[in-house]
Amino acid sequence: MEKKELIMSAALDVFAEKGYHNTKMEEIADVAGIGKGTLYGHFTNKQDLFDQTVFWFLDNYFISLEHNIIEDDSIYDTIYKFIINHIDILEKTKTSFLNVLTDFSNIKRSKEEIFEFHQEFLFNKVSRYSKIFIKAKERGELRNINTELAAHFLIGALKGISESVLVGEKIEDPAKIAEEITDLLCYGMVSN
Amino acid sequence: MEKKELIMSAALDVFAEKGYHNTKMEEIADVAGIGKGTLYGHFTNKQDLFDQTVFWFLDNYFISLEHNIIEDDSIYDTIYKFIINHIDILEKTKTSFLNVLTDFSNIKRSKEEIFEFHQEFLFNKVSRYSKIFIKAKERGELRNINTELAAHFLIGALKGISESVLVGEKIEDPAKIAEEITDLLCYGMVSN
Amino acid sequence: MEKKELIMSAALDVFAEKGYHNTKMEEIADVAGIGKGTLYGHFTNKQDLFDQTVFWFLDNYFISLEHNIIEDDSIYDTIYKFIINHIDILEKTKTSFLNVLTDFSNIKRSKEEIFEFHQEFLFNKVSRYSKIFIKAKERGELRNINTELAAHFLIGALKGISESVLVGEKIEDPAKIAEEITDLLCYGMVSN
Amino acid sequence: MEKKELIMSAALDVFAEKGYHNTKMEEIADVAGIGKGTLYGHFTNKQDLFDQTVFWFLDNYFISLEHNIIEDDSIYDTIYKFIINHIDILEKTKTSFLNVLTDFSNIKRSKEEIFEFHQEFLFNKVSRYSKIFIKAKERGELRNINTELAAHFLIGALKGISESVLVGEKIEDPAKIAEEITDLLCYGMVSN
DNA sequence: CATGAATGAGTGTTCATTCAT
DNA sequence: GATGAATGAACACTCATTCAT
Repeated sequence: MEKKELIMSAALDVFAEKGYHNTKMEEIADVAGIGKGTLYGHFTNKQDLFDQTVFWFLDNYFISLEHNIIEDDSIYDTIYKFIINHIDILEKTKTSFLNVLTDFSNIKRSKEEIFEFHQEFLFNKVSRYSKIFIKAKERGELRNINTELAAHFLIGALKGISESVLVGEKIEDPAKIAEEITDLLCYGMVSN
Repeated sequence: MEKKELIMSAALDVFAEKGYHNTKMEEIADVAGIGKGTLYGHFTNKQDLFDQTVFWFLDNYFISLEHNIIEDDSIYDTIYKFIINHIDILEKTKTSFLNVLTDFSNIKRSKEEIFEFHQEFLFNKVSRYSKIFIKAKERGELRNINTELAAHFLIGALKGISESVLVGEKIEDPAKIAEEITDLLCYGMVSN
Repeated sequence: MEKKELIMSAALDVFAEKGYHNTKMEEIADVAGIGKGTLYGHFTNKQDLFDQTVFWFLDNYFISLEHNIIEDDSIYDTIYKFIINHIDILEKTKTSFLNVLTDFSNIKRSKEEIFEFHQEFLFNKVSRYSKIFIKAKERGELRNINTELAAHFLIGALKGISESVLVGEKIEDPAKIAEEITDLLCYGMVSN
Repeated sequence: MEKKELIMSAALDVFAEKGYHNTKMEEIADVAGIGKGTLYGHFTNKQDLFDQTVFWFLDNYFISLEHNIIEDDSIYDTIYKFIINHIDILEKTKTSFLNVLTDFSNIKRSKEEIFEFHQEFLFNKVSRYSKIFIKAKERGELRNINTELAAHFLIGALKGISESVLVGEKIEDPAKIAEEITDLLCYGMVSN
C-alpha cells in the first residue's frame, strides 16, 4: 500500500470513530505511524484529507457493495447481496463510516462549497444505489416506481443497520435482515 | 415566547445551518438578540444548549408530524399526512434540522455517553415512526412485516427529502412525493 | 449590627476561606443573606469591599489583640497575652485571615496603588506590633534592640501559628506556645 | 539554559510581580520570548507552570541560601550568612518572590489539595530553616529552645526584609541587618 | 522527503458590574 | 433602597499549520 493510502486508511478509522471535528491531525499521523508534518506532503489540509478519504472510501465501498453481484442477478438477489456486503464492510471497517458522511456538510465551508459538495456527493450516493433499481426496471422486473425513492428506502435501511452496529448491537443474522429488507421493498407491506 | 424558547429557537437555526462545531455561542446570542452571558443563565454549557434544543425540536417535530392524523386513518392516509407534515415543517424551520441530529454522536462525549444517547435518541426516533406501522398491523392492514424496518424506510425517504431541500431544491409537489412514498411502501416495487 | 458590617463580616469569612480572586461577589451576598446588587450600594466595587473589610478586620483584630493588657504589664506579660489573644481570634474567626492580607498586593492595582497600600498597610501592621516593644524599651526593660525587627519576629511566630491552624492542626496548649515565644524573644537562644 | 528553565525564569518574574491571578499566560510567553502555545508543550496548564516554577525557585533559593556556609560555622555565622544570601537573592531576582508563595493556597484548588500542599510546602520550608537551629543545638550552642519557633522568627524577619524591598526601599547595609537579626535571635531583647 | 517543536488565531466560559423593576 | 437578570470584557487552552533541521 502506498503512503497516501496508508494515511487515508488511518484517517478513515479515526474520522469514523470520532467525527471530523474531534479528530486531530496528530492522531491520524500516530495511527498511520508517520510524522505530523508528512500529512501535509500528501494533502493540502485537514479538509482535503477528509474529502479525499471520504471519496476513496466511497469508491471502495461501492466496489465492495457490488461484490459477487452479476449482471443476471434478479433485483431480489441484488439487494440481498447488497445487504450482506454492506454488513460485511461494516464489520471490516469496525465502524459505521457512513455516519461520518453526514459530517460533510458540517465542516466549515462556504455556502457555495456545501452546495457543490452536496450536489456531487448526494448525487453520487443516490445514483449509485438507484442504479440497481433502474436496471431492474429496464429488465421489466419492477413497476413504474420512483427509483430514487427506492434508493432512499434502501439507504434508510442500511443506515438503520449501521446505527444498530454503532450502538453496539451485533448483527446476528445478516441473511434474515437481508430477506426482510428485500421482501419489504419488493412486495410492500399491505396484506395482499 | 419565554426567553429559554427564544434562545433554543435561535440555536436551532444556527446549529442547523452550521452544525455543532461551527456554531459560536456568540452567534446564537446575536441571533437571539441577547448577550452571550445570558445563554449561561439558561443552559449549563454549549452541549447542554444543543441537547435541550434537539429534544425540544424533536418534541415539537413529532407533535407537528402527527398533525391532522386521526385514530381511524388508514396506513395510507397516515403516511401521506406524515410526508405532508414533514415537508411543511421543513419549510417552516427553513432548515433541515434532521441533519443536525447525526451530529449528536460527533460531539465530544465519552463512549458511554454516546452509547447512552444513541440508545435513548434512536429508540425514541425509530419507535415514534414505528408506532404507526404497529398500529396498522394491529388493525390487520399489514402483512407480518418488520415494523422497525418500515420505519427505517420511511426515515430514509424523509431524510432524502430533507437533503433535497438542503441542496436548495424546492419541493414542487408534496402530494406527489407523498403518494410515491406511500405507494412504494404499501405495494412494493415488483410488478405483480 | 448595621448592614455594612453585616456585609463585611460575610466578606471576611469568604475572602479568608477562598482568597480574593476565588471569591465571587454573589457568594458574599449569599452568605450575607442579601441581594448581589445591594453590595454596590455600600461599596464601590470588589476591591473597595476587600480593602474596607481588611481594615475593619484589622481594627477589630488589634483591639482584640490588646484585650486584657494593661499599662503596667511587663513585656513578658504583654507578649504572652498577645499570643493568647491571637490564638483566641484565630479560633473565633475560624480562619487564618492574616493569610489573606498578603493577597493585598496581588489584587490588580497600579504600581502606585500597590506601593501606596503597602506603605500604609505594612506600616500600620508593623508599627502596631512595634508599639509594645517601644513602650517596653522606654520602661527600660529592653536592650537597645531594633523594635521593628522584634515586631517581625513576633509576626513570623504568629504567622506560623496561623499556618498550623490553616493546615488543620489544633492548638492544644496556647499557654505553652505563648511561653516559648516570649521566652525566646526575651532571652534569645544561646546558652549563656 | 534549556527551554523549560527559560520559561520558568520568565514565569518567576511575572508571577512575582503580579501574583498568580493577574498573570496572563501570554505575558509569560512574551517575557520568555516564545509563543503562547509553547508553554503548553512544557507544562500541563497554568497551575502546573506555577507549581513547578515555585518548587524550582525554592530549590535554587535554598541552595543559594546556604552559599558559603560551612559545617563548622557557628550559629551566629550561619544566620549572618543566611541574611546576606537572602538579600543577595532578593536583589538578583529583583522581586520578592517569597510573597508569591502565599499565593499558593489562594489558587483554586480543592480543600484536599490545599491541605496536601501546605503540609508539603510548609514542612519543607520550616524544616529547611529549622535545620540550622537543630544542628546548633546538637553542637551545644543553644539552650533547649523550640527550633521550629526560631525558624518562624527568622522567616518573619526575612519576610520583613522582602516587604521592605517590595515597597521600594533599598537595603543600604545588609551587614547591619544581619547583625541585628542574629543578635536579637541569639541574645534576646531583655536587658541582661 | 520526513519530522515535530513552535506558533497564534480562535472560542467557551466566568464573573464584576449595571440598571430596569 | 433592594434586587437579580442581563451583560460583555477578559483569559486559558487547543490544534491546524509551518518550517528549520
